[in-house]
Amino acid sequence: MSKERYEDTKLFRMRHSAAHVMAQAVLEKFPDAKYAIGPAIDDGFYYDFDLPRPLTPEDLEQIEARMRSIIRENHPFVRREISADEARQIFKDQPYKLELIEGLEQGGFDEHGEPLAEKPVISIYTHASFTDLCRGPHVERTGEINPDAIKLMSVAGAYWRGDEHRPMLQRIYGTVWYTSEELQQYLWKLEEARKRDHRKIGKELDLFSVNDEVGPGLILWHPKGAKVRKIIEDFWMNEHERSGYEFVFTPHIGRAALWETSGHLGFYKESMYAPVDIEGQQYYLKPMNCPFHIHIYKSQIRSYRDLPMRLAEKGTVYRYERSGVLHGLFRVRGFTQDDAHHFCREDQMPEEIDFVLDFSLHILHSFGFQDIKAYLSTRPEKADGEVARWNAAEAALENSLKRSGVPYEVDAGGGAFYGPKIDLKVNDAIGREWQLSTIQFDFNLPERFDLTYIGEDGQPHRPYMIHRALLGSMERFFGVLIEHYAGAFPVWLMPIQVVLIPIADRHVAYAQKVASELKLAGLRVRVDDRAERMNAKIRDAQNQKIPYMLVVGDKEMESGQVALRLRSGENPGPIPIATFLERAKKEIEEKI
RNA sequence: GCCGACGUAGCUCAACGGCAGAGCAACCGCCUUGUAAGCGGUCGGUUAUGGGUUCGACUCCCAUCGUCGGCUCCA
Repeated sequence: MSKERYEDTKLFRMRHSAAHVMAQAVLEKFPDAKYAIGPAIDDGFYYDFDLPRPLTPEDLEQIEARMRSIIRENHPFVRREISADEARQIFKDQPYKLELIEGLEQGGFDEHGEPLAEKPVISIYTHASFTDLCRGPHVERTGEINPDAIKLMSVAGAYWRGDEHRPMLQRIYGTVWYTSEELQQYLWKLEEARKRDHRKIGKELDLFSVNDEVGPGLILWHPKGAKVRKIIEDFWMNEHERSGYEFVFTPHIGRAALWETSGHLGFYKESMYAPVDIEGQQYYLKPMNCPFHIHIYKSQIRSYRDLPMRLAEKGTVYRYERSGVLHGLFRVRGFTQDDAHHFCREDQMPEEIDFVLDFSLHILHSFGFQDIKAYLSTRPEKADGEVARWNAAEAALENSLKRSGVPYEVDAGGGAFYGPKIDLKVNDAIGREWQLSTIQFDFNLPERFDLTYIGEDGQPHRPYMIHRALLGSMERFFGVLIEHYAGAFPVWLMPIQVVLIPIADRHVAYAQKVASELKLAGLRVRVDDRAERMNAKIRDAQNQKIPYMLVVGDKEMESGQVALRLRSGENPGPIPIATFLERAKKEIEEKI
């Protein structure tokens, strides 16, 4: 069964129509308003307006209420095809519409500003008192929109045609569904996402912070967050070492000449920070690790026997991000990539891709991401490097994908100018997609740095270079992990795995004895010996998402047991210490 | 960077031209507890920062810094 395209669904038409209904409501409220464009989007619709004053939440309520009454009035949508001149007459007071008409006449752009293949007919849609320049399609009548399944969500600034040099308009976002149940479901998902927000959980679990005085977009990892990071990194290092990677360390700054050679000062400068002057020489903070790894490769003449070479580093890079885009751990100015560069021969290349794809999937699976999709991006129009290499690389990427069985999509022409790539995206617990891994060919840097190896024939050859990051960056990955698990990480990742809860003071010594035993077995354990009631200790441990709570009182002390409670609320009750240890070790081993 | 909202105790929030408050946390004490908050007390503030208006500013105005929602960007 082939999936219906969203654009062809009734839901899409309802949303687009709802945008018109909203525009009518806004126009009634602000007769002088200029209206721009109002398409359907993934979860709803928006419409951009030029208004005499900023909208308030009360305005939204009124507009929403008026929308419901317009819907109930059940106006038909009437389409009419008109000439450009007629359109100019109708929209003579609407500068944005006039500009759109101009564009349509020139050959046309769709609502995203993309050029259309053929010159479009100009059409208008009218319902009730409202007429809009619009390609359609719409529902037949406003009554087909479910008035109980609409909601206006927010107002935000948006540039006319997305151009920051053009006027800023007010964009009203709304959502519509077939049924109010679907609307409720959607709102529930938003609410769930809000509850999982890594910035909120990061504070509650004392994992990390960002501080004004330190600077925006710069992350402070607190002991508990750092513990999780260390566990992730230790695992990462072990898996890499086992799989034939070699570790390197490289500095945080490099001379301007390096970035000239790499080309970053040409095409990446706007993301780099201003240079520091050292004895009259300019040095730049690194936005990437590649040039350093390349110089390690170049530090001696390489033989074909040395390949493949896999250099890995948790490399901390700094990139300038505009202040408005910073977001918790997801968008920061300094971050640590789990970076590696593969250098290999042509005959090794397909196998190398097989290896790195399998390895990536293995790493992602280990963190509990089972639902993974791949995106293959191929050669764009403007591309560097030999076409033969592009083709070979793209074939290798696609073959690996097929062999691995990961579902994938091809973004034809979506690759970077310097090589094709595979991106891996994971679906989290509430169905959101996050891009984590990138496996990226680079045909540009080997040329720029004149990378070679000596082949069997005694002649220099150009190696293939593959850049890859699996988790992406430690910061972003940690953020995704927090939101995926809502802070309740698998036991192996928890900074504190076990809390001993003595019921009364006389049980503290026993709790400490049990704790030492568990620590000896490698568990991360705390004893909650505060002068609090057991109930309070349980509550705190629950809120901290501690996997195992071990309550000890008279009975346990007497029998040498612990009463196990889980963060799920399950209460398995008293068990021997050895039994608990076995269970915990098994769950840690299995990464549950 | 741009538009809008916002910035009050460690945290979550009140007060909205007229003496800056509560709960939690922290600290002290009492209680010695059986599966999600025991009780009492104490401490805690240049109301982000800097200017301005006013008899008087957390409150109004301006600027700066930061946060949030978007836009833009995302080699």
